Amino acid sequence: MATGRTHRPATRSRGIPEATVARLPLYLRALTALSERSVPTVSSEELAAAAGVNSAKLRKDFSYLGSYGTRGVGYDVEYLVYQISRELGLTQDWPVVIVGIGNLGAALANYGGFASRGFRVAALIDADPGMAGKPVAGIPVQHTDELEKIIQDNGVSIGVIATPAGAAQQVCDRLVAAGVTSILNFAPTVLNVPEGVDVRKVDLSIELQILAFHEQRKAGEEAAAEAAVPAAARKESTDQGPDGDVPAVMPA
Amino acid sequence: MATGRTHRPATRSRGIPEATVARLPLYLRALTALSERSVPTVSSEELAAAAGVNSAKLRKDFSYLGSYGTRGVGYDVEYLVYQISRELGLTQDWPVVIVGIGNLGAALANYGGFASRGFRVAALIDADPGMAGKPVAGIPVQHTDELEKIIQDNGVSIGVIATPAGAAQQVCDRLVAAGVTSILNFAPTVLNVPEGVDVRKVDLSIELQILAFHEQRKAGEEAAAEAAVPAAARKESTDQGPDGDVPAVMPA
DNA sequence: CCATCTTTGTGCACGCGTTCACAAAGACAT
DNA sequence: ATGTCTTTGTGAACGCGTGCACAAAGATGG
Repeated sequence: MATGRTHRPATRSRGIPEATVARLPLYLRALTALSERSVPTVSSEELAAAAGVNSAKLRKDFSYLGSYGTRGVGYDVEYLVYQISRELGLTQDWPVVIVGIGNLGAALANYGGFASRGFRVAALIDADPGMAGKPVAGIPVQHTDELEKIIQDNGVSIGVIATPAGAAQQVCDRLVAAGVTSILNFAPTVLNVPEGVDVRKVDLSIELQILAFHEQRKAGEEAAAEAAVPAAARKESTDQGPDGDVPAVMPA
Repeated sequence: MATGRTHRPATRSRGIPEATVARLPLYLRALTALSERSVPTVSSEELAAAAGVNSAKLRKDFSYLGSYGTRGVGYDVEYLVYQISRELGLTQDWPVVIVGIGNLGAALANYGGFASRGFRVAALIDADPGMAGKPVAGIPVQHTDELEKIIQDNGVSIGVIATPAGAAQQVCDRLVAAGVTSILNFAPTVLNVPEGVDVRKVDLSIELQILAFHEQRKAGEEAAAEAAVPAAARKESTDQGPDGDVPAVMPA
């Protein structure tokens, strides 16, 4: 789900596939764990297992970065950690603002994974004047009025939106206008952004719905397969009684 | 197309592509909004715009569900809402347990998007005995010891893991052993599950790293493109001075 | 009843991502 | 040195997802 690829078709080695980029953080995490255990080298097979991917895929992914392995031995853990970090841009400091300090926003502010990888919470912003000044995760919340100034003063290019859905687009527009070019959106809305701005969305509700789909499919197959031998564990979850929200509309 | 179903061997849910399933919740959300505004019908073009996708893609997605549109008119909003809800399994009630009631777990418990679509928080579970009984989002937290009993008593098949990374696999194992077959994982770890169990992961850190990659790439292209005309807005974020964490390991 | 207009449903082609399978590269022992 | 053994790096085939472009289907108006 990359952005519009209207630019040049990646002339040279700079053509790292999006799918590969999405896996690099996974490798990095596994490698960091190995590094902390002072493991000097690792084979593609081992690392792939740790990252939960296919070893051939991992090797191909690494091949996009360069030939960093040694045949017959594997990959140097420390060196690979550095290469991936550099490729992901984690060797530099990324100031981040979080907008919308509700339950989720506060949780994000407290999340340790931020600081661990070059991401620094530059500011917490909320529209509620009552929140202003109140410290969350050791950082005083600032009012939305300050948004533009904060972004410009801190050179922020990454913004996190954790507001209610209704406010998300408006916040997004202001972030973009102030210079933010990457947005992580937790609000359940489709954000409209101009060319050149990246948006990634995290939507809890969608994830659950996808799980429900597969869950239903599993239940259906199971029921069809063992129609005469129902699972003993089943209590009363399969009853269609509480189907309160029935169609109310008939097919044409 | 007009010649009945001889075309597709798997008439039912069998043939719905994963990519399509992932978009159905998006369509559903847009349709629900239209429904609340009492809009009777919608064209693929309009709906696609609202959902942020290509209209041809949307039509193809819907074609997997069946021919629910009317040529020359569009799609009946209410009817489509029902069809997608049913396909996703949202016409039934899905009890969910959340394990790990820290900042994130509490935020999830308070998240309104849960209840809105057939998902019901059946229980909040935490390993800290001090949390037991304490109400979060109106639901008393229960101790991990109760996990198996809760799952069986409520017929829970979907579990949400919001524990620290170190505890995630253990919690996962217990959930699966107790009968959970779908897991939404917020812990930054690769979960190992047996065949037949679905896992979806939401990883804030990974999302940020992916954004950082693109951000870095954008900065690089920009710098290369206007090497002689640096953007005036740039403060001092591009200096490579603070590259404190240098390799420490050299390439072989 | 026919003509026209709108919008769906889909055949087709293309590109990306995944996986297999293997030759090449290097380590290591003799 | 030479041979063997391990593991990487990648060519090639395949499958999935996307988007175009258009014919068919139905609405609508005369």
